[in-house]
Amino acid sequence: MAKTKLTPDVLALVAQRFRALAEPARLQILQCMRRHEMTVTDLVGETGLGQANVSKHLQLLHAQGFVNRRKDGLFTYYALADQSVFALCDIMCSQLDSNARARRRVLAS
Amino acid sequence: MAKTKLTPDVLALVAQRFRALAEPARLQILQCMRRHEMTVTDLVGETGLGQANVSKHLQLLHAQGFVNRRKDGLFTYYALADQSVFALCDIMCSQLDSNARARRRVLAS
DNA sequence: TAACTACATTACGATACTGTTGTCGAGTGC
DNA sequence: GCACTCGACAACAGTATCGTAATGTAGTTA
Repeated sequence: MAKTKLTPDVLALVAQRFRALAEPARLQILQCMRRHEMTVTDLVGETGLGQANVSKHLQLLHAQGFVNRRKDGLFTYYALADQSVFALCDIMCSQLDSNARARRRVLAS
Repeated sequence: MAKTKLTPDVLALVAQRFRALAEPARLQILQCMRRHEMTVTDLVGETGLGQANVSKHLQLLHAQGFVNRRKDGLFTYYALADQSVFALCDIMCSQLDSNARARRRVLAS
């Protein structure tokens, strides 16, 4: 699995993508779009974040290709570009689980 | 796939783990440990990073459970705790590919 | 014991990022 | 035209992060 060698350039790009997900606010936004596309105002309402803040996070997610944009009249609809975000989160969560278990085991001994 | 609801606490933890990978230097370090465990000095030599810098990155990766530590005499050996890091990178890379392809398609049209 | 090596830790300057406020352009409806 | 809403953008303060230099701490060797 995976390449045997990654150039610094690719490494930087990958890191940049990880950084896009390294923010609870952005993960929350992505989670809100799980089922269907949403407008900025929708997301502001669901997340409790500020409008400018949500807009900026969406710009970043869009620049990194995590979400697609669709303008319709006054509204801008954002939707997940790819369900693989959740695959990533799943891996992270299972790692969290095993870490927690390992830690509990250490504490118990 | 995945839970239907993630609490803010879990979201913060997941984000924290993504952040650990959101740094080219740390990805480079992880890549160096791909095949076998390595000492700090080994990693300094292979990556070209400073000693204190490598040490700090390793502390972070260890705190997040990405690497294991083993002390032997004067040396500290670090090893990957989990191969799933590469699964994460693979997903990121394939997303990079499709993004690049999509961008090329847009430019071509 | 003294000198040396490997690694961790601290302190610090430079930079990047987050969230907010204020503002502006675009589209809608009266 | 006028008022309103949606969303993007710029500027700003506060905070976090990176890399480095200096120092500290074990463990090893002479």
